[in-house]
Amino acid sequence: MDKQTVTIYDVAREADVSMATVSRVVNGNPNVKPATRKKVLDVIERLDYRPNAVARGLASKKTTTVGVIIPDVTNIYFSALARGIDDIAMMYKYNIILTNSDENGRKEVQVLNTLMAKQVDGIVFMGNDISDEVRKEFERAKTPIVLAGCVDDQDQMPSVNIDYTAAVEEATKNLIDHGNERVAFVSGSLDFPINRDYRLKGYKQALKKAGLRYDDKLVFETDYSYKAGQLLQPALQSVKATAAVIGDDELAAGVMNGVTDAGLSVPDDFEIITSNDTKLTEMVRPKMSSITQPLYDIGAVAMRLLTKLMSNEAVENKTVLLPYGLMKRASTH
Amino acid sequence: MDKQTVTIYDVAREADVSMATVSRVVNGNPNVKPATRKKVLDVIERLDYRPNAVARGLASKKTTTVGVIIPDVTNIYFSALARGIDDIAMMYKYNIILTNSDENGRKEVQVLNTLMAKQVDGIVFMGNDISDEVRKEFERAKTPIVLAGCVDDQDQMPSVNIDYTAAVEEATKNLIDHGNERVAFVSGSLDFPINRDYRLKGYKQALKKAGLRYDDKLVFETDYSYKAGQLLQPALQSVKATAAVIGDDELAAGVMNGVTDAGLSVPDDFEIITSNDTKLTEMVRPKMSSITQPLYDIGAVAMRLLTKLMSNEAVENKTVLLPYGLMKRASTH
DNA sequence: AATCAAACTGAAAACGTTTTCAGCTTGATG
DNA sequence: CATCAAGCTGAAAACGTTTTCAGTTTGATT
Repeated sequence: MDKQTVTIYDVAREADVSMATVSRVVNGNPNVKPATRKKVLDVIERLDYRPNAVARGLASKKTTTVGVIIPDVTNIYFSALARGIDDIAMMYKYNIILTNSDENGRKEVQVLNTLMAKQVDGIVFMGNDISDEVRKEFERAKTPIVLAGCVDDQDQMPSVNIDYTAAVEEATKNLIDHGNERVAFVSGSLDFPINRDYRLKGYKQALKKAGLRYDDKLVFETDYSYKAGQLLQPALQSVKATAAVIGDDELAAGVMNGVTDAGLSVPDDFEIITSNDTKLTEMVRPKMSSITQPLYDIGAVAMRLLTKLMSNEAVENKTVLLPYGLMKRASTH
Repeated sequence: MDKQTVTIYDVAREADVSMATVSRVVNGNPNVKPATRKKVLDVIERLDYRPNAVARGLASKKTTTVGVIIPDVTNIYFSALARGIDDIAMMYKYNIILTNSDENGRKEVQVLNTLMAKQVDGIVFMGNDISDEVRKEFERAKTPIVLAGCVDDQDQMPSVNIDYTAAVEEATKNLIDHGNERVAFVSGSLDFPINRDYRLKGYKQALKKAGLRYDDKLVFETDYSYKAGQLLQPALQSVKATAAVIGDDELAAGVMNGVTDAGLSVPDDFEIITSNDTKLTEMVRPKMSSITQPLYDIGAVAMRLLTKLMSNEAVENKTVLLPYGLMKRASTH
């Protein structure tokens, strides 16, 4: 039934050498006489031999596979990161085991365990929050882990990010400078440090520097979905907000459409700055102004960092901050 | 340096049983006396033993890992499929090795080889085209493969799809019924059977039944990108098209914004029906009418089919067609 | 011709499981 | 009490590589 597979042993026999030599040829070890190498290569070709990566992994304790934990591939923000990760991984001959976590702590822990069991050489973790249980798994892991687009408030894990605080502060300031005195802050759960400790902090700093009072009625905590944004319009209006800094592009698109569907004009009646500069910002009308982040690069740099960690290379800086910007489009003046 | 890992052998020694017994306990084999089981379980707990999946894979010839080849995770259409695949995979205790192919035949072949080398138990393939080289790899593979959202014009491979021909015919008919006599057909490369042999065929059938002449000036072949769509407007206008059936949502969003940015009104001056019903259709303004496809389900069903193939279960139907629909939104009358 | 280092090669021991097969216990049955 | 099947267990052989270590060639040098 099963196509019988040809093993290194078959090649050795046919080529009249030892398996050690075949192994050397396959792995490009230079200690093989050219004539022998050719002989082996010919047999490999003839028998169509393919090394078994599982056996290889067992013997060498390297799987050339890394785990990637992502909240949801379907989210355009994370898929951009994932693409960066995969491209660099491929460049370094790694493959990626990708799993969706839905930011669910239990699932994250379980997935981490599976990945460790599968002996991945490293892990890239994405998610807004690192629960205590997850952190515990990180600590017991013998494998390098880096965070991508995800902040470690305890500053223990290697990570690749932008300076969220500064970015949000700048965005908020921009809105204030346009004359908005009531700027809303719309984000995902404030249980997430990235929102509570970084973004919100930037928002408050901007208010303070502008001499505006912080009003927690202007802070909206919701989930990162288009629908959630759309439903926010009445609330926004009731607190007399005239602008918003929003933590996610889909969410922002929802808010914007909610606002315009209610008959208001963006940006004349309501200005919006979103956070992730995904291609969605260009697809909606009006196009959304946004904090710009090098999404692909965050993933790519995270993976590159991981390769260094995996090969025990010295790493100058465990947490790298990539540059952000502010892109003015049609949702602000 | 390395945290020394605890093996099945350590557990066996501590629990004073053989490794065989430990293995049985770990794998839930019923042939173990409850008392023994408990003893072993306690030791496992105490030593924090985790079975090594690589060794397991070598011994059992099963890796509980499947390969997924995707053109681009960043594409919202494919990521929806991927999500369905991953969820079902997880449900059946499989993990997923995800790789982006960019529809590049060389890359596809290379990735297939890596996946086989890693001894995946099965493969889900997505892509618009199956090149001869790829088909050859499929044939030599000893592992089950199923296509998701991707058509096999030679009808050899198991696949999960919708009836693209009928769907496009219905969409085109809808546009014609609204009085459009010059309906454009905008798709990706016509080298892809899915476009050339399925979608275009549906388009032609609709024309024919309506007594309209087929005009190849109305057929636009481009790549599946937002940008490409946006740039299409002048060409569309020059052939006097008043409506379009479009093969991809991002592409459609581009076309629509190109048209409206040129000062025309959708749907009054130009009607649009797109193909994939991704959430993007609801985010743009006007919202886009679309052929509806159960994207998540296509992925999910494909994965479910694969699990059956992997466990040699009987499969009634190697190619499954899921139902499609037509969702009227604001880009058509 | 002898010597020696460098280049090459092979035997065999890992790597950590699963699985087969034979054997040992049990407890019930006649 | 003998017998037998069912239940439980262990020894050892896979699984297909990499890697170590000890050798054997080879070719240049004296």
